[in-house]
Amino acid sequence: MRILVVEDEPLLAETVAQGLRRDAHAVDVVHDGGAALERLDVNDYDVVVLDRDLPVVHGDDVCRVLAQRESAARVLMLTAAADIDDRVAGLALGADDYLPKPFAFRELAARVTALGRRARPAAPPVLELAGIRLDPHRREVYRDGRYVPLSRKEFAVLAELLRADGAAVSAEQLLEKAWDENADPFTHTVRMTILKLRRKLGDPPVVLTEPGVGYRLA
Amino acid sequence: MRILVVEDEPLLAETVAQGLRRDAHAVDVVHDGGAALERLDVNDYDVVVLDRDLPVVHGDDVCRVLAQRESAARVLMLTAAADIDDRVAGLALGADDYLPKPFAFRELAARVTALGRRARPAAPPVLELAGIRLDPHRREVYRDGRYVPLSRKEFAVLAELLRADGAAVSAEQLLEKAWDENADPFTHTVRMTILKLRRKLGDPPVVLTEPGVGYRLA
DNA sequence: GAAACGTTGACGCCGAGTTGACGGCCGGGC
DNA sequence: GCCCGGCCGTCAACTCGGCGTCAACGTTTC
Repeated sequence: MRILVVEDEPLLAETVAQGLRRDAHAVDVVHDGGAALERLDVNDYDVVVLDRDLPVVHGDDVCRVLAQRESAARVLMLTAAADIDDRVAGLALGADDYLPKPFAFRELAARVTALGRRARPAAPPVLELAGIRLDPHRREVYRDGRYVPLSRKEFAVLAELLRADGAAVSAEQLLEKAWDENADPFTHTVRMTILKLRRKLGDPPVVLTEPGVGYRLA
Repeated sequence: MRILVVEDEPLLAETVAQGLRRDAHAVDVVHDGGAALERLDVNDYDVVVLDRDLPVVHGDDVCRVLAQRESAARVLMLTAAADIDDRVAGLALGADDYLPKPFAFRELAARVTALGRRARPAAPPVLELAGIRLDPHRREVYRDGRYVPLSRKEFAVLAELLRADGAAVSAEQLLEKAWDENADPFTHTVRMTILKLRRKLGDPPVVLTEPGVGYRLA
């Protein structure tokens, strides 16, 4: 899942980003509202973790712009003041969820996962297809009931394939969703990850190649 | 679907073209407005992806000429400045849709598909005829409920036949719509693609030959 | 500091796309 | 009725880009 963290406090921003990366998400970080809008133009994020009190462009305004664009990205708003008024204000602006500071990181992670599920309408909490069971919350994968330990990248790629629900996903789309913006589109890291995934998932093969198009599950 | 990409930035142009080709479209690329007008004279495009800020002839002028010619080609305008004024100007000139730079590629692909659907009035998102079900978005084909894996060319040709809705389509028309301008009209690539299509689609035959005219579905 | 992980370069294979060749079918001309 | 020629289907061969894989290097993690 591709996530943008917008937070002007550098230490907090990095902490959140690292934690989300550990959950196998691809995370970009910016420190003000202007930069956030730029990134949101270029990349197709699933979730935006948005601090409310931002320099350059206020969090509320970022939220407003997103809502007006009918962006598919879900917004989790972070607010320093934890009172009810702010909560209502945030949701009215188009935020999808709201978390008062300070917060426990697991709380944030859980809400981000939940929002990611809502981005694809009616997606169940546990993805299941072709004998593969993937639990985003526990970060676990089972093949025909057998536990399969996966690395972060492998997990992220498999999760994207499962979200596509059997449709083909191009290497570029996988790069977009499972890698952050530093990824180099001209290399073959995706191929390698697919290779390792196939090995760990065992026989019979479930990750199929659609030549000239991408990969899909079956 | 036949698409013309007009963009003076070479890297961006190629990126867009490649992505659209992966969606089984036939894509030509030119880098200035003059060349665009030449191509539009010669070929029958379904969609034109048109950068606004072009050398030789400005994108606005290309758009004007197209509108005045009552061309069937739909125009997706790309604009650097994302403000409302430009949007209004673009649509007033006859552009059918408008996308501010920078943009995420999937966004562009989605809009191109939507415009292509509008070119044939009232075409549904999923094409279905004679037991063939073709989903352009997922790039999947089913014959009587059975999944049929197709290559890009095969998929493109079948999509054109389905768009014709049972009418005969000549080999020349197929070349025009499913191949880019490098295709050699004196060879028989179309025949070969039809041959493979027939094999993959199985019995009873659905792709019929209308002698002296072309091919049609039934 | 060791082990797991991610990335990169190199290499070989396979299949899609194309092309040339050939043969059957059909219609028209003599 | 016979021959000729165009149209079309099919087979085989070739080319080339995409893809899988091995090995090695740099990086992160515990």
